[in-house]
Amino acid sequence: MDPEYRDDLPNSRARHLLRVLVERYIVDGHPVGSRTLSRDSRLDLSPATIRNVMSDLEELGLISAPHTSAGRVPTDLGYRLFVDVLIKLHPIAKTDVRLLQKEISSHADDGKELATKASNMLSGITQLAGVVTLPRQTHAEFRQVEFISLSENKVLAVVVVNDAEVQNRILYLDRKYTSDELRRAANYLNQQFAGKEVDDVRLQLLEELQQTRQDMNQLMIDAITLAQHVFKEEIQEEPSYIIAGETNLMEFAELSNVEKLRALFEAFNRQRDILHLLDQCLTADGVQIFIGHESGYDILDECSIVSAPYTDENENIVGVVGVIGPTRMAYQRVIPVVDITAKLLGAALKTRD
Amino acid sequence: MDPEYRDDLPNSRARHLLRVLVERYIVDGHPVGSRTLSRDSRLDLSPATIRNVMSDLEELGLISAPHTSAGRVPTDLGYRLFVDVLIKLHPIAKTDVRLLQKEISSHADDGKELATKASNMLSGITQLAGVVTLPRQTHAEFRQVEFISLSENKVLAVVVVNDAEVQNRILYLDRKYTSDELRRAANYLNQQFAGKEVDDVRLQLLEELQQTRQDMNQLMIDAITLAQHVFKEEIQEEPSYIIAGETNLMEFAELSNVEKLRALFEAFNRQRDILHLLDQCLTADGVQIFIGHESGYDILDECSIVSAPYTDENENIVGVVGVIGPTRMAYQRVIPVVDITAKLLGAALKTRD
DNA sequence: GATTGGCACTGTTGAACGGAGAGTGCCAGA
DNA sequence: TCTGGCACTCTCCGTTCAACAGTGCCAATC
Repeated sequence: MDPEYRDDLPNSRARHLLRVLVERYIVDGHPVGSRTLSRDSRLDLSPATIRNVMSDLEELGLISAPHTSAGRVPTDLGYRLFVDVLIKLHPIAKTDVRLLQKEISSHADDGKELATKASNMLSGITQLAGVVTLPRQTHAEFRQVEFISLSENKVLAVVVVNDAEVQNRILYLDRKYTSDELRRAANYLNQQFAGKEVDDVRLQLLEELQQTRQDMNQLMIDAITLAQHVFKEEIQEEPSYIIAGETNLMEFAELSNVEKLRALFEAFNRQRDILHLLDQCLTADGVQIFIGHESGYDILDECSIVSAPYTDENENIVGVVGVIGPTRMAYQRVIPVVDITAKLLGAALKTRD
Repeated sequence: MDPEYRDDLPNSRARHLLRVLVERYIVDGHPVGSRTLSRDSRLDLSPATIRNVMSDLEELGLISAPHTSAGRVPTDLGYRLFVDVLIKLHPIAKTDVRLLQKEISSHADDGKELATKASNMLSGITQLAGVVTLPRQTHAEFRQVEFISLSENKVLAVVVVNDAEVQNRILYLDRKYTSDELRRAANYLNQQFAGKEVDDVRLQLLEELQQTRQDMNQLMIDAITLAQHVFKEEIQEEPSYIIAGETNLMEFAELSNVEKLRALFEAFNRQRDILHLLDQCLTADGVQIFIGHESGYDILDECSIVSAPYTDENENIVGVVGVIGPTRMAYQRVIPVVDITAKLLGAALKTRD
């Protein structure tokens, strides 16, 4: 939380030059030399002077030279200083905002669909890979359960949660239940638990199981036995984030190493690491950025992640939107896009019925 | 169906040499010259003789030289002749068979899960990309429907098809139905249609709608109105095939062209083209192979597809398993693997309860 | 007539070389 | 503190050259 560069913040001229250097490097990807920087900076300084400043910046670990006689490129730390204090964010193109609004606010019913759209939009606008985690259920209000007998000992439980979210679960039971038993058990459970938080339901079930069964009639025993199966544990969603436009990453020279690309794509498929990383963004408040090694994952060495959490109707953080691209990405453009996407996605979640 | 090479099938010596050439090229990827071929063929012929034969084979369009003074590589047509008549299939390693059996026969309940496993196994064993289409529902027997009231005009319909397959559908209706109305409508439909094919149900519903409504009571009207919504059209499955191990393809030199790889990966994401191609394999009987241009898709120029259909308990073809890789793949090994995977997957579908 | 060795020819590959260009560090002077 | 000058160091790119692999053709042989 106390970045290294704090110890020895460069003076304002050096900062200005660092900013110009980073901006320049972001657009054309070549190491930038003193001559170019002298021209770009509009400071009326000779290349020789610039060289001295660059030497200082290198000393501070903010830029580095790929080899003796090339220009300089920003280090991870240099990018960090850039995004933290130097950056001048670009306002988003009107057309992009409209596009985002149109896509994300339409079809506002399904969380997964919304996340997919957001991810696609991000990848399309930034030309990087978009990542959006599925909205987490913070409060899950149990509404209704129905049991449908499938065969001998197999019963389908349909659980309605939060108005419109439905989960199916097949229960394998130790004896056959008549459809009448099933109907009555469902009725009992619906009367008893409708409107409560799923977590509370689970707790209460445990309690009832602890109690002596003496004062229970068969109906209650049936109902609780069935409910136990239903609420055993959270149903596992398969893919927990939506990635779009991974192929955009193939364009970037810095990732052209096939071995590297392959590792990256495999990481996307494996989900685990990326998800863990995104989880860390859940706590942050606004846009959060991991640059290069900061992520802690070797595969993402030369990648940055720009992310922002989004919230549900109660302002609880329920997920993260973001993009993954090479460290040399257009942060000025990407950051506002990620920011607004998170906000639009949040808004869409709030207004869905 | 009458390949061009039929016109002028090379004699047995030439065939033998073609086979050796293809086999050799498959293993090390370098164009093979007369000297190498002379050694490999065990025919006790001098390179000069071999050269004459190779010249003939080139004339026939079965092999070609990348440039004047390199060896020869098989053309698409050459591969075709190879897989059609020259190939000597390698028996599958015992360990691989066991692996396949173990993976595919366990957890035999869900079609999607089975397809995923098969795809993963294929990609793992062949080191290529595995593709498996989801098992198509040929006969869908309606078993049961339940309605659950969600809010004002929103009703959740749960349809059980074929024993264990469950589909949820949210109906937006023009008036509120009481839970009693819903229960009775469900009962009516279950009595009326349980055990029938979904297609028949749809037809019969249409018929009943045609009839004058005079002799209908309110119950029937309700039931049929609801059922109309439920059976309006097939519920669309999202991804219709499972691809695994795409990243394996990055290894191959012939696909190292980043632009090409990108196009290929995008085709996988787009699904459409690949799916259309796989559909063509549904009609074939055994293993079917598309080599290079034969697929008709430019993106798959330098790729081959080896596929085999798999069947359900009534021996109806319900899907396709296959692999996608560079034309230079080890057909001898891949073909039997695809073949047996299709059979095991079919067997697994038959024995699931 | 099929097969073979010999030979000239052709294209690829990789290493070595050299000049042009870009950029740096350092120094002395304003 | 800033600047111009200068020597130095890399990279990049085109050229050249030799080694190599393979071909096609031809005349000799079985």
